[in-house]
Amino acid sequence: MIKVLKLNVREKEILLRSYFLSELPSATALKIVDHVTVASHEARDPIFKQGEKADYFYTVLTGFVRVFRLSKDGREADIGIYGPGETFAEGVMFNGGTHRFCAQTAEAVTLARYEVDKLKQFASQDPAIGIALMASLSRNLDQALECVADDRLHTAPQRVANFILQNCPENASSARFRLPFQKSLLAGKLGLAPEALSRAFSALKSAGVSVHGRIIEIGDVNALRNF
Amino acid sequence: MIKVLKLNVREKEILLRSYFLSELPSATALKIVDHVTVASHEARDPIFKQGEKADYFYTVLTGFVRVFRLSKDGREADIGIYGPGETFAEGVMFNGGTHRFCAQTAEAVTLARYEVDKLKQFASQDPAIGIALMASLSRNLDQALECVADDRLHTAPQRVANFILQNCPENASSARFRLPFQKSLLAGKLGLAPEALSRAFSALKSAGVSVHGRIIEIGDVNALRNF
DNA sequence: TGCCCTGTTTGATTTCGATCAACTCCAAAA
DNA sequence: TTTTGGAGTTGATCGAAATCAAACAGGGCA
Repeated sequence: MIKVLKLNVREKEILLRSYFLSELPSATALKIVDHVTVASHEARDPIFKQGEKADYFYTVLTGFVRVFRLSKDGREADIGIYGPGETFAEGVMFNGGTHRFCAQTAEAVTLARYEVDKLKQFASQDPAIGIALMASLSRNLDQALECVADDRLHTAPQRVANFILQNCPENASSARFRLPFQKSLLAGKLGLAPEALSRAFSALKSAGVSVHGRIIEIGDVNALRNF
Repeated sequence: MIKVLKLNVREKEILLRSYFLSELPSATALKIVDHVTVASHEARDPIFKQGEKADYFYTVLTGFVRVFRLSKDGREADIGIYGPGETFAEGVMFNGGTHRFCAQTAEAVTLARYEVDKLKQFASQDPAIGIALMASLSRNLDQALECVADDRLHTAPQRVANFILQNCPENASSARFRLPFQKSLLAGKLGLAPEALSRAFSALKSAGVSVHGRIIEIGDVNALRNF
């Protein structure tokens, strides 16, 4: 793992456009950015482990991060995949300062790190910062609840269909996009074994979905909606 | 549904001890309490429905509330059960003002209602209020993530065992407690059909758990931990 | 060009929990 | 006391996805 002390210009741009900081007036955002450190990780690097003391929370600058629970018997369950502009582990600011989950890079990743103590201090001085943090927490909370509901209500092909639809532009009748990460990562995100994801894609052929490597083509978006 | 305009003394006590308000200095908490309204609901009353405009979020004073997603084909998936002192739907302060889920009372319930606009205003003036809200969001986020992980890693009997353990005092070798709500509600909370919960309880007999109505007795807490 | 290595797919089997149906239990009402 | 209805249990069956195993594809590299 290599740490970079200063943000470069491009990274600063990404960060200012992230869900968290974009909520803030630019002067405030810049003040926070001044205290950010950058960490660059290799693929498959651990970022933190459950049980560890939590000194930072993070916004992804480039690449994808996998957050998961490790069970006693060594199995892993993903609870979230985070990409550029997304913030994760902000929860540690309020849960006793210990990570409850593990995080690992899926590929080469650069992260912006916020010091928990520093941000607490900022938040106690400027209400806007607290509000931006709340917006981020709230976003992640909604996603988590959505995930529980999706897991409990839908079959594997339906969940895959949902995921595909989230990546289609509204009001398009057909669409095509490229998966931003490995299929095995998507499988984990959807709570599936890789084999089940593969079979789900096959099942969606009948709904006009074709897959070539990471390219996904949707013939009839509306047909997919009521799969 | 009957609305009560003023909190009585006992309700005020409960509210001040809730997870949300107990984070605040008492002067601040009292100021917020002044703006709270109380709603009392019959059993099975809808509190709000997904898609509705969200004017309030809530803290439970007495009783239990079920929050769930309603699917297109009419099935329901619980995403949380909230009891006295717990706050739900705070997410609506930041997600566009629309409820993403349904909420319904499980029994007769009294709720404290916070007006979203009012609370936003308070939070923008006093950083401590934002921080208390964040603590509440963070608590609910952790619970949701925990739930995803639990669903994905554990079988029905294991999830039931986890639930039971959460209701046992630490360091006790044996324990006994009373379910605070119907078994069918617990089943939903754990993402199970009622039949599956029943069978899970039977499976736990071999681990020293016996169930009589709502009374649950655990012979050997440690045995249950590595079930 | 051929050979790994890794990620993905396909096939066969098993397991878990949903579903449907019948039955028990109990408490409240008549 | 009997009746009735809801909650919970038990049994039988079915289906979805995990698991295990093997084949397959494609990119990087010798």
